[in-house]
Amino acid sequence: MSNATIYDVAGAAGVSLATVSRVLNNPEKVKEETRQRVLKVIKELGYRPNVIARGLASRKTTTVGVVISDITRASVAEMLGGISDIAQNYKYSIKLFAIREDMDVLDTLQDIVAEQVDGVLYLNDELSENRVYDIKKMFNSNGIPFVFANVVSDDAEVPTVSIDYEKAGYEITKLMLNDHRQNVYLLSTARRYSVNDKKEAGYTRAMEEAGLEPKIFRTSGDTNINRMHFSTFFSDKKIDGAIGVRDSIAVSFMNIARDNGRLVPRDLAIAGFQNTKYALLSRPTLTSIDVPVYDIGAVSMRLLTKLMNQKDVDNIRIILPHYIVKRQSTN
Amino acid sequence: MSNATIYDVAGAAGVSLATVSRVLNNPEKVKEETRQRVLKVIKELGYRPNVIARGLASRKTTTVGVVISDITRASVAEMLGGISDIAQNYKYSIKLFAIREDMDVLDTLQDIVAEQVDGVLYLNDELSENRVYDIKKMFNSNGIPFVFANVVSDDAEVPTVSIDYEKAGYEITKLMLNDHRQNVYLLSTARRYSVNDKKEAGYTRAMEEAGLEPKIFRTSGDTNINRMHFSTFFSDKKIDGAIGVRDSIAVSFMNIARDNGRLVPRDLAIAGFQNTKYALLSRPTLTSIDVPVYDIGAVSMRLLTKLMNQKDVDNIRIILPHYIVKRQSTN
DNA sequence: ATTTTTTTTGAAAACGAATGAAAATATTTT
DNA sequence: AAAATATTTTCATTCGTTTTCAAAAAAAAT
Repeated sequence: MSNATIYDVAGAAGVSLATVSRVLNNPEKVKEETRQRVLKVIKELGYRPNVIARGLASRKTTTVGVVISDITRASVAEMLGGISDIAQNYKYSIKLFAIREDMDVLDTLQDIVAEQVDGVLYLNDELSENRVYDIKKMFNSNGIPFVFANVVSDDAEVPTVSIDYEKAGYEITKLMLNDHRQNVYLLSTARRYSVNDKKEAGYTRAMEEAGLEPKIFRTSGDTNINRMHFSTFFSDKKIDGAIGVRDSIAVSFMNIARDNGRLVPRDLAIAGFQNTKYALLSRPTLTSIDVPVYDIGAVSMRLLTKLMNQKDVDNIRIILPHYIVKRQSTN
Repeated sequence: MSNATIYDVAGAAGVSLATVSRVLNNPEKVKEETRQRVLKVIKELGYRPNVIARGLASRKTTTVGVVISDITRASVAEMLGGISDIAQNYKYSIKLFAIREDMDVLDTLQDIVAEQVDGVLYLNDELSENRVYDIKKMFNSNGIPFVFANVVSDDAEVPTVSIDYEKAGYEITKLMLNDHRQNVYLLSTARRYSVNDKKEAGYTRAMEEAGLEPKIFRTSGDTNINRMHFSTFFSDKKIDGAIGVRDSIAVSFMNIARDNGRLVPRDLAIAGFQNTKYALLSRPTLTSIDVPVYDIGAVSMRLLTKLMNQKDVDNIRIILPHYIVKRQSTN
C-alpha cells in the first residue's frame, strides 16, 4: 500500500504540508534548496497527490466529462481518440458518460454536474436544435464550460466544432451531376437531426440548381432492414447515383445494388460520408467525404481547455476543412 | 448555480447534516417521517451530493478506471459499450486511460492509483505474459481490484474474461482442412502477444494433427504495408486457405487475392477473427470467429464489481463461448 | 410511573490537499 | 548594526461529505 500522504512527505522532509503543496503547485514560491529536498522525499516515497482530496480543496478536478450516445460507431471512437490525446497533453482525465435512449438527458447531465467535472464535451451528431438549446441552458446555469463536437447549431453562442456539412453535401452531389447523372438519391436516416439536415440541404441545393427534383430516401441504420428497403430500388427506379449519409449505408447499398446486377460505377455512382475504413475495405472502394473526425475531437478538446481556463476565445464556432476522397465507386 | 450542499438541505429540513447523509446512504436508519421531509427538501433544492467530497470522506469513488491502448479498434469500442452498460447498472462511473506506445505503463498505472478509482479494467489483447505479471503485482500492492478483459494468461491468480482462443484457432483451421485444403496459412501480427499466441497454437495443433506443416505469416497491422506483403503470395505460393487473426487483415488479404485473379472461396478460402462489421460488409462476406466482445466487456465489469465489493468470487477466470459464423468466403 | 431497551438524532472528528494571513527568516538599505 | 523590505515557511481554516460515539427521544417492559 504505497499510500503516502502529503503529511508523510512533509514529515520526512521536515517542512509543513503547505510547503509540500507549493512545491507541487507553485514551485517558484519555494526556495530552490527546500524544493529539491521535498522533491527528493516525494520521489523516495512514491508520493502522488490524492486527486480526490485535491479536487475538493481546489474545486477543480482536472477531469472533463465526455458525453456520448453510441460509442460503437467508428466515428465516435475515433473522435474519442483525438480527445484523449489532447486531454493527455493538458493533463486532463476523461470521464465517460453514455446516454442511452431510455434515459432522461437533462437528468443525466445533472449527474455529470454533481461529478464536478471541469468541463463537458458533447459528442453527438444526432442532436436537434431544441436539444442543443436545453443542454446549453443547463450547463450555463451551472457555470460549466462545454463544447459540442461534430454538431451543427444555428445558435451563435454554442461552442461547436464540425465541418461545413451543407457545403459537403452540395459538393458530393455536384460531383455526380457533373458526371451527367440524372437520378441521384440521397440515402438519409429516418430520425431527423441537424447534421443530416445540413447534408440534405446541400444535396437539395445542388439538385435544384440543376433543375432536378431532390429525392431523399429515409432508412433506419440497421443493416438487415436496409437490405429489404434498398431492394425495392432495383425493381423499377432508374437510379444512377446514390449518396449515403454514412459510409456504412453507402456500402450496404452498393452491395445490394451489385447483388441486383448493377455495375458500379457504370450504372450507378455511389458515395458516402465520413471516409471510414469501410470505404477503404469495400469493393469497389467507396468515394467518400473525408470528415476529419480525429481532428474534430482534438480541436474540441483544445477549445474546451481554453474555455475552462477563462481565456477569452476569439472563435467558439470552428469549421474544419473537409475534402472528397475519390475512389472506384464514382467516375 | 444550483450548488446546494448538504448543509443547505439540513438547514431547510431542520435536521443535522448527519441525518441527511443517512437518508441518502442508510435510509433504514432514519424515521420514515423525517426521511420524507428530508427527501422533499432534497428534491426542492435539486440537491445532488458532491461526488468528490463523498469520495474523500468514504474513500470510495464509485469510479472504475478503464485502461485501453487503441480505442479506435472496433472491438475495443464495443467492449467499452458492454462495460458502460453494466457500469451504469451498478452506478459506477468510467474513467478512461489511454496508454500510448511512448508511455511508461507502470508509471501510468501509478497515476491511475492516485486517481482513487475503486477498480481497474484492463482491455488489451496485445499483452505479453510478463506485462500481465507486472500489472498484477502493481495493483495488488495497492489493494486495487482489477480484471483483464480479452486477455489470456497462464497465471491462475489473474482475473480474466475471454474466449478460448486456442480452441477457436483449432476449429477454424479444422474447417478448412475438412474442406481438403492443403496449404492453409495463418496471417498473424508482427508483434507477439498472448492472445495471438493462442490462436497460433490452435492453428498449429490442427495442422500438425493433419500431418501438414504450419505456415505462419507475420505482418504489421497497417493496410498499405499489407498490400505489399500480401502481393508476394500470389506469384508462386500455392496457397488455398488463409486465416487472418483479425477481420481487417482477412478482408484486405481477400481483396488483394481477388485483385490477383483468385476466386474466393473456390481457389482460396478465407476466414477472420472477431466477426466485426467488416466481415459483414465485405464481398464475398467473410467467415469469422464470433468473439462476443460486448459480453466480454459486460462480464468483466460485473466480475470487477464483485471483486470491489469483496464478495468471494468462485471463478475469476471466465471463458465465454464463441462460435464460427460461416459466410461466403469458405465452403 | 419508573426503568430498561430500542430507535433516532446530533456533535464532532475524520478524509487529504489548497490557500490566505501571519510568522520567521533572509536580504537590502541606511 | 539597526531598520526596512523582501522572501520563505508555517498556522489555521476550508472544501462537502461520511462516520463514530454519545445523547435524546420513543417504545417496551416492569
